Amino acid sequence: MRIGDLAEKSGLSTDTLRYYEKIGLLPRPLRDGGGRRVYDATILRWIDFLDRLKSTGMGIKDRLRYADLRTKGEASLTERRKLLEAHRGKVAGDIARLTEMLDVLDDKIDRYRRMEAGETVDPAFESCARTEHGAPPSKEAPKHEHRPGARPRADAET
Amino acid sequence: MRIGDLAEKSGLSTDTLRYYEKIGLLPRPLRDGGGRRVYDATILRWIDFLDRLKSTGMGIKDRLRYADLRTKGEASLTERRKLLEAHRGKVAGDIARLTEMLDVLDDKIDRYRRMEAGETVDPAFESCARTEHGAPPSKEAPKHEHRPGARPRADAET
DNA sequence: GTACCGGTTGGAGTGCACTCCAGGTCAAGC
DNA sequence: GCTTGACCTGGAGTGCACTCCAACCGGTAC
Repeated sequence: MRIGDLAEKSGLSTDTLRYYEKIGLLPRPLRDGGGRRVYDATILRWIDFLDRLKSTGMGIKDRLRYADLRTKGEASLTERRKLLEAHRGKVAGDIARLTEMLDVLDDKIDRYRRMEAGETVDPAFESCARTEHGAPPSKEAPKHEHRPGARPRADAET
Repeated sequence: MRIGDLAEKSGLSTDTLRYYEKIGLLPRPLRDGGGRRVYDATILRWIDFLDRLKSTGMGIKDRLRYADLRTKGEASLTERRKLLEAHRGKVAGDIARLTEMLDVLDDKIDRYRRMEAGETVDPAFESCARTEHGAPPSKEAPKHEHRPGARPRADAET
């Protein structure tokens, strides 16, 4: 299989495949007589998994780290597991956040719909509120921290 | 409230707040005698919602579009709703993808753990394979079914 | 034998979303 | 009056993840 075929099968562009090889995400393939890359179909499994990691929010650095560990064989099992466990945690958190947002959106969409129908709708009461002013942001920006205790608050963001 | 206070309360940096104002995500605030921005606390609702949109994967362009519609008042209700509905679809899709990944990860983590314990584990047989784009949404993957030799897709990505 | 297609390389360019900086103003505290 | 610290502006710089490009090469079809 040459790079064009792999591109088609994997859904990545040839440029991206070469880029991934350059940074080390993909192993260096064999070359044919004319110096062209020749791939084994098994590479598709790996590309698929990489793609999954990416599409669930793992950045290139961590994917690179995982790829690097993978080349080290059995010795890296524990580290690889830990990396995946960390990612699992992130994914679970993302699911929680997204699920919460689904409610917020449904609420808001519903209110919009009622307003479009001419109904008088009380000021948005959900959704946009996250931090209750009591919790001090504690200086260090708690980046993507999610507060499960967030309560709805009167809201003027229509 | 001045920009420093708002930064602390919103979790955004003053630079980011000014940047958001520059591109139009935030309305231009009033200024005090010395030309400094003075904010009303209600802006926090809006920032919170923007932040939620962002953290659920809405890019700056769409947030900008929404912000722009918002300034147009009632006339833009329908368009705003459509935008949110589109985002809702995206969020629902993301949840599905992430949830699927959770299974993949659990499977893989489990196998790693067994391998670490010295168990002989059959070649990774799951996970990395996605529905090859030959079989469309045959989605119902046999989730937690332990298949001792089902598909011809033995996989070397350990 | 030449047109064409698909491949090769290194390097430059893109879009997003900030983040940082220089050089300045303003208000309050000592 | 002077220092300090928060704030102002415009613009440059950063990191990620590609994406595009020029210039070239090798194999096949006509």
